[in-house]
Amino acid sequence: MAKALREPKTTAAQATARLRHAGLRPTRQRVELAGLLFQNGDRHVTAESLHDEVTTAGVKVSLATVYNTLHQFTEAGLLRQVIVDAARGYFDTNTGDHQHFFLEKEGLLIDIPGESIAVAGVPTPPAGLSVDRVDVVVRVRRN
Amino acid sequence: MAKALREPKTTAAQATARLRHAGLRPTRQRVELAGLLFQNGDRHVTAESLHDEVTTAGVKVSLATVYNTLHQFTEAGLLRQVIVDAARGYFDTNTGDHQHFFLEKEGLLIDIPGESIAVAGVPTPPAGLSVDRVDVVVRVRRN
DNA sequence: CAACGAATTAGAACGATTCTAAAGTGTGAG
DNA sequence: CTCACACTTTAGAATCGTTCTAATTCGTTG
Ligand SMILES: [Mn+2]
Ligand SMILES: [Mn+2]
Ligand SMILES: [Zn+2]
Ligand SMILES: [Zn+2]
Repeated sequence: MAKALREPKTTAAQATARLRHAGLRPTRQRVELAGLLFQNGDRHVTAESLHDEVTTAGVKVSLATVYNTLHQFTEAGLLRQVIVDAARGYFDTNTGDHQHFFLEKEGLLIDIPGESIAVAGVPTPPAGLSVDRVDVVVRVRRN
Repeated sequence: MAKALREPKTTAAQATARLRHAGLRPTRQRVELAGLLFQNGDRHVTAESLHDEVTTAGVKVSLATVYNTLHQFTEAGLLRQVIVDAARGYFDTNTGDHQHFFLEKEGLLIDIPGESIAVAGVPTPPAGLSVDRVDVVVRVRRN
């Protein structure tokens, strides 16, 4: 019972600790969003999908704050952006080295572990340029 | 001199032939745009960059027509789209198998020949999905 | 040289994202 | 514990790339 009482607090406490550690004030909105983003495994969200989710959960957060928060989390290294669609930006809670399957039709991203994929033969970039990262997007469709 | 006189016509004639071959009516606008796109080597354009270019060349074409034309050329297999930036769509006159360096800061795309790059270890997609294409984007920055 | 369907266009509309500026909130100095 | 103040949130406007609409213009074919 002590446990049952403590559990709801745990997610918020973890989120708060994570925010403090990242140098971000643990506001009500940021704690809620961090809770949704980080409490269960890796996730891929858009600003709108996360806003819908937090709203559905009964928490009032403006869309502008969702955008602000996603960008702040990204700057803080808690998220990374994934560019797969010209019309919509995705944010990824998995900041490690990995790649993606992308199901265009449904806007669905699926992780591919970084170790499993190898890109060979990338030429030396033109003079004056250096490689920042190599992104692989495996575009898939339903059979 | 016969040659000098014939040259300006050649580009338009080639563009017209290309359009007819693709089943597209060779309108003044499409001939102009095809001329700019296909007369010299491979190119990467955005709707806006191509519109600026055609406008600067003194030809009056609306931005809507540039969009329409880019999409029609893409459907006809004369162009392909490249997704590297969440805010802007690129079109590529190189429709063959190849990948890209992308210089985010300047919106510059540079081709990497398809044969030079190999992506190994792409897992079998989740059940019910099949691979459509594999895109590699090497993001680079100025030193 | 019509006549007709196809193409172009200006401008409105749209969807995603960013900005503005005003009101609200977390926090640390006292 | 309080409160001042910087930081944050917010509604709504603005912006940006792109698409749509509906009216005009043009290319083709008979
Ligand atoms: Mn957009
Ligand atoms: Mn866009
Ligand atoms: Zn991922
Ligand atoms: Zn290319």
